[in-house]
Amino acid sequence: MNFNIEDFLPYLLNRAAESSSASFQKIYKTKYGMLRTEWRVLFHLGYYNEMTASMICQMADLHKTKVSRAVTALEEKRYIHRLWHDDDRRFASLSLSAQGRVVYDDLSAMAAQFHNDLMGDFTKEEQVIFMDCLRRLRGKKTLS
Amino acid sequence: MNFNIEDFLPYLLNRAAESSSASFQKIYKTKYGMLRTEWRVLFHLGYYNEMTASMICQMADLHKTKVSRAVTALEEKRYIHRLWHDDDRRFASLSLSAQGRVVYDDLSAMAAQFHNDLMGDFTKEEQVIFMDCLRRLRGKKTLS
DNA sequence: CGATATTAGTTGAAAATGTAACTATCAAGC
DNA sequence: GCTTGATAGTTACATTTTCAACTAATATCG
Repeated sequence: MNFNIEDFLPYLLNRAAESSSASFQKIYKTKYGMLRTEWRVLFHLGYYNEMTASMICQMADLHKTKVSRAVTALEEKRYIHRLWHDDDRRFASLSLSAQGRVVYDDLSAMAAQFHNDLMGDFTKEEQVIFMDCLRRLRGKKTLS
Repeated sequence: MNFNIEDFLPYLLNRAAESSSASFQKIYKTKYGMLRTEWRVLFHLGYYNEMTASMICQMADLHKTKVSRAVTALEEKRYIHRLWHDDDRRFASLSLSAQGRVVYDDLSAMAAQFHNDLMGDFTKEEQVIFMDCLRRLRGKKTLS
């Protein structure tokens, strides 16, 4: 049960996550003035086209207050539209504006490039196993 | 260059990191009232016995203000001692108090258990490749 | 129909973080 | 020794996040 600090998985994962996010974060921050949560909401909308805030909460594992504030901020930047449902007026459909689509296209292209750069260090086999492990961990919610 | 949202590495890493940290975080938070930064500082001191704040900054990749505040908080909880150097009075050696050592022993044993539970889902081969990929990513600082 | 419970989303206050400016100490060059 | 520049660490302030309480709309059950 000897505890090896450098290999403690949550710690190692957090550091790898921070390290891999750092340079991409600069891009959406300086170029478009977005926070990480805003970028997350934006790319969900860009990818899935139309979602409610609570769908984003679920899919992106974000708290509703975070999403609510990100949506407000993106609306103020005119990157998204919000359309309240007529049949159930608690819901709003969120979708990208034309301008938001331009931003999404730009950032997602860079993201893909960025992703490939990061993965490029690994062999094909490593990539498959690595991604698989990450997906399995992401799913785990609790233990013991 | 098609951008696949679920597999975007920084996003996937962040979610796996969050997911893997969540339940352990509850332990040090509820049992000992510590923040994540405090836990990081604590386990560095438990593991390396004696460090200055700036050594912790470097090793743990934490900003000096975060460490400064964590050190203050840990000192208030009587988990660590701070000893200012006589030869260079800008430095202070940080080390665990007896009480801090008890806390560290408790938490690091749980951490090891926790780590093993998480890794237990993977085959030996997956474990090796997965950890190796994470270590290599952690090292990367910037690109392009 | 009316009371109660849920659900979607917002808001306000407190806690935590990030940034930059600060103090204090030491080092180097003259 | 004195100026200038670095380094260790702290503090102040603005931004972000978290938590709990809130509004408003719908659903459920008598």
